[in-house]
Amino acid sequence: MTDASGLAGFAALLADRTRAAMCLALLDGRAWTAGELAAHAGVARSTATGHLDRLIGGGLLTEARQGRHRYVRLADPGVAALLEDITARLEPGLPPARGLRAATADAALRRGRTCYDHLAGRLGVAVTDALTSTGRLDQSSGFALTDEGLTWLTDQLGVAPDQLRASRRPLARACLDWTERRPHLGGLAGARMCETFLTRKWLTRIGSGRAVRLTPAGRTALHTLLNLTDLD
Amino acid sequence: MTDASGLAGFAALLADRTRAAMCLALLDGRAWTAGELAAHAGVARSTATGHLDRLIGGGLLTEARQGRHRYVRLADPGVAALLEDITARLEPGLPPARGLRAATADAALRRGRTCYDHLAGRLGVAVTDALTSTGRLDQSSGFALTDEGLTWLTDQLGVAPDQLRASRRPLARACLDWTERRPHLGGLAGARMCETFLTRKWLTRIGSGRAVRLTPAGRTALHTLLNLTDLD
DNA sequence: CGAACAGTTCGCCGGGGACCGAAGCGTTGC
DNA sequence: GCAACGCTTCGGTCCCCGGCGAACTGTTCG
Repeated sequence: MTDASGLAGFAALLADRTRAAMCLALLDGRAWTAGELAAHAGVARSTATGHLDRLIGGGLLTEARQGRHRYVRLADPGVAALLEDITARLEPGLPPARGLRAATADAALRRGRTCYDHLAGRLGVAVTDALTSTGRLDQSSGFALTDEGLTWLTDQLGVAPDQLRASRRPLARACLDWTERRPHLGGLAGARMCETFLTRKWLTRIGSGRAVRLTPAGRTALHTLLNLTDLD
Repeated sequence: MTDASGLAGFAALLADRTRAAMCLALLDGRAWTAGELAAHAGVARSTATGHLDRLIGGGLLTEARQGRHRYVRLADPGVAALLEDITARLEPGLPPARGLRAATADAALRRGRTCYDHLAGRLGVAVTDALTSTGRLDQSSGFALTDEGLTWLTDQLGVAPDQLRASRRPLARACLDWTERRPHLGGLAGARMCETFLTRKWLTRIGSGRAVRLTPAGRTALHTLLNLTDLD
């Protein structure tokens, strides 16, 4: 017989209103920061820290630390499925599937999302790879924009040169993607590029979150500018 | 968004070691009495009462009161499936399916089980119907064994006549089955009949519980004695 | 009727855990 | 360098809830 303590301990993870709210929020498949979850659940950040520790320790969530941020997401699609199974029992069954099915949301997120302020996910990695293979980004010694890269940003994308002025923030920075496990372009250039993609409606945000979707126009533009194809 | 309180409240039902032990015990598909569950979980009966109230109120269990007993079982196969999904997450996944899959156990239980000391479930109802259609049981005015019924018990089944002596316990009694929702034969005659079936190895108990299974010999015997067929 | 038994109600106790605010730490950005 | 920011650690408070036993209700059985 399965240990009753194990079941009870697992259930206890969800048996708190705050932790439940956090898990339900994460059901959208996105990674949230600890502060966002605290605000969403309506508790102090210090309280959220403890809850996240428990949820991660219990295997429901995983974390990815980047800088001063603590990104948290559901540990695996199985957790999402379990949560949806439970919530499906709670509602009289009216809506068959609420919002994005987690696997779908997860895939959408893997495809494309913003990381802080630049492009990440499979899309971000693909763009980074294309920039590299076309000689606009040099990954041989860290991450560095080449002269061609700078020209491309200003002339092709129309980024104002003073928007790329050197500052404390590096122009190009490698940011490790936690789903693709490969670096993508961060830093000032990554932010400006992402900004441009959004304002030109090459990308649209899915819902209120970090997930983004390539528009038909965006698909065409990336094919023209970077010879990128096969973007889902 | 689904209400976090709802999820938390539901999870809280399982977030207690005692309640978890009760639910896991009930995963065998059988109905247990409150006292049995209290002993199994190692708590006082008064404590068990409160837990069962909560589990029933939360929709995880259903109860069927009979006399001084409170029979409790999982509310529906969905609950069993949910419990198995959760426990499957907890164990590293070694055994693919632990014991009887709940749906199977549920079906086995529906097919045949003992109710207190007599035969119930689909099998009990089928036997009762057969006794009625062959003129051995009269359901027109309550439940009463006919003379043919008495003779059948003593001559065909070999029940000693003094084992059927009138006492405070009625000879034949209608007992409402809570899965089939139809009456089956209880009372002294029901108990003696069930006893005989078991000693003659027409029935065997499945595991340590109340579920019973018809043996090949039993199938043959019931076909001969009552013209009963199709007992899966 | 009275004894045995299953279950419930009630009052009480003790511990775990959810919460906050203040202080501290490391990162980011000017 | 300093300020802002995200997060964590630490003490302290409060309350919920699981546990028990004793007394009570209702059923079974001789």
